Amino acid sequence: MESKAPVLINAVPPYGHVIASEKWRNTSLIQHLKGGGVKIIFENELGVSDFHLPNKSCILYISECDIIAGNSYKRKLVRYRNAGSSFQELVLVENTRLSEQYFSAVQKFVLFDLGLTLLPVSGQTEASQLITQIVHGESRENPFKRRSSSRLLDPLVLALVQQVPGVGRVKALALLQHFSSIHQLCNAAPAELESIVGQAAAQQIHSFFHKPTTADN
DNA sequence: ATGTGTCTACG
DNA sequence: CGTAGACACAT
Repeated sequence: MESKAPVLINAVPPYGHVIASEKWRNTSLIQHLKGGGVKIIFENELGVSDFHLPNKSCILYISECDIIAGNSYKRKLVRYRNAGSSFQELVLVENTRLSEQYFSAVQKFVLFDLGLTLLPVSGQTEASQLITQIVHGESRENPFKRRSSSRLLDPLVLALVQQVPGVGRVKALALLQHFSSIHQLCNAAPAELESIVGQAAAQQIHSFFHKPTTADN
């Protein structure tokens, strides 16, 4: 399956602008962006991604509806990742009262299985603030446009690793110092894990990753 | 922040 | 094999 619009998929918006997929027209997120002084260019051939940002990052937005409705967001994520754009691929995920029970499963999938960078937001308003900040370059130290998917020193990854049974603060830190990517951690041989966290935890970690299904429904 | 049970490392 | 300390996890 060849993509039919490769040029647009790699389109970089001018400074101060965001390229948004048509379907976002008349949403509160767009209204907030305009309110924040961000110019919007609508485009219907963006591919799977929802937004393109001037700093060569793109965004896929997973709403609480996507999450609750179930499985289709995973397909979207996979296509997003396989699009193989030259952009820094970000994933914004709504973490709300309704979606919070599924949030860690989404986290697990996005980070561990796909190796993408996940940014939790409470809703479209917070998402718009985040995007505005990136567009205006207000934060010098953007954890995103760096290579935060491989530099996994961010607190989110640390928290996620600690969700693995038998892994707490100390072992999570030790693991992240030893492995330079999430995938290395997932595919690590039990023996290698054992040298870091000991035998019992190593077995638990290995089980956690090479377990029945990656999807816990 | 503290307590309790479990694991790791070492004598 | 038994103990002391480190650790995860719940309170």
